[in-house]
Amino acid sequence: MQPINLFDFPRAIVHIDGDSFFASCEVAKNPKLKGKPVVTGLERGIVSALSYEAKAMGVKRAMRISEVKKICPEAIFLPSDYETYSLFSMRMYNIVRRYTPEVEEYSIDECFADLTGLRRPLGMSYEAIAFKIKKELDFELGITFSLGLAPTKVLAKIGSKYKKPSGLTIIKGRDIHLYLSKTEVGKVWGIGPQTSSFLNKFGINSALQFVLKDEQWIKEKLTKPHYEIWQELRGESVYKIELGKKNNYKSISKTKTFTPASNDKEFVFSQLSKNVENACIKIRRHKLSAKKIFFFLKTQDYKHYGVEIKLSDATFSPNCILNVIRNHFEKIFNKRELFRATGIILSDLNSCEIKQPDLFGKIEQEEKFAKIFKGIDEISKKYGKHSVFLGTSFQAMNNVQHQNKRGIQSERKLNLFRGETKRKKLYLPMLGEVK
DNA sequence: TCTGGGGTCCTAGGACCC
DNA sequence: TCTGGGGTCCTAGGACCC
Repeated sequence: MQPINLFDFPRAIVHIDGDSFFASCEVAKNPKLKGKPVVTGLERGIVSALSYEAKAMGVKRAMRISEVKKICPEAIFLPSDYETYSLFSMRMYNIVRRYTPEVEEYSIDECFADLTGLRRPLGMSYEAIAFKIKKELDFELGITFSLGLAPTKVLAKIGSKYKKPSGLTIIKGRDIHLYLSKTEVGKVWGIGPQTSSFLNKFGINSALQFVLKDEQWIKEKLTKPHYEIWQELRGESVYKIELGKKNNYKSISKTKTFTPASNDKEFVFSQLSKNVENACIKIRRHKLSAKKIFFFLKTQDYKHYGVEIKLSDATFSPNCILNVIRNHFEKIFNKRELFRATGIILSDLNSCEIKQPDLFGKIEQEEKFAKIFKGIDEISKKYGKHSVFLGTSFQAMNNVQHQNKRGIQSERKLNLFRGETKRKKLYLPMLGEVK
């Protein structure tokens, strides 16, 4: 057992978190919304972000928009505008980079920065630097941020959550225990519901009780990530700031739930087909191709049926993937079950610009598809997403189930709601035979 | 949070090899 | 052939995060 020594190599890590980021961006974009309950996520029908005014009315994340309308009819509902949010996000990173190049772009609304060693060159205390960063962020972006300054990333995360919105919490080495005693163990970054209920069984409820357990116990009962969190909470920095853009995807997925649940085989397959098309649009946008695919069906009672398939050649074309999937789909599908969602995960991703020629002219075929899909991507750019889609996606694109008039009604609602013009959509039969 | 969507990482255990 | 020990690689599935 080692004594806790919090004063070895103290680092100064700051965690910066945008308050109700998406909703705040909307308000910054349109100041008339200031002071109003703003909710984003309209296009999905679920709340993805909400302003503090909306929170005060009892609105919560992931709530259905229809629910929100009941409890807060005056709320303003907006579709997500990721272009704008990413722009604000980049401006946030750049402001922090004025102080240090060691900035980790953790997510669209959060970043970490290492301020260690900046006191002398800047002639300021760490607190003063953090305060100045906050002031510039708040002022220049018109959004408030919450900051935590601490010796480690996990503690800095606790700090930024400690006082919200618009807080700046400084956790000094000697005060760590004060903050940990007021933090539930399950609220610690990296400790989820499974681990926290396990810890509760041993009488560990606060982060302080967790930290006071001895090293041996932690190593025996828990896994490596939890041991690292334990160290970080004691003030020993083990997580480094990760530099560089987070552009290298390891997987790309598309999932969609539909209501009502269905046992119409072609309808369910068309849902899957649509997801495959969307996933492929995304991997093409990132100039990638996939060698491994996993697709799944979710039943109404939340059972999962999934199949993983390794392809002999990497691809970015939906028809190729759908051809491979079709047989497996037939095996998994069962008319006696009602399905509520389908999904596709593409992985083993590689840049699709590097090609190895092979014996069977498959590369040649891929190139043909490359041309076709390049054309399709162009058309979509000009005339809107899904101006062209595969025949197998037809039902999903039009939200029609066989002999289901309500489905057709909801299609009209959907078009109205998106303000679409009555543009003719072109759909392609399976492209398999294209020469 | 009774279940929306998009990700990452870790671990145990099997397959295979020497 | 059923008996040692050890290493690597892969996969399935769990847990967690925003």
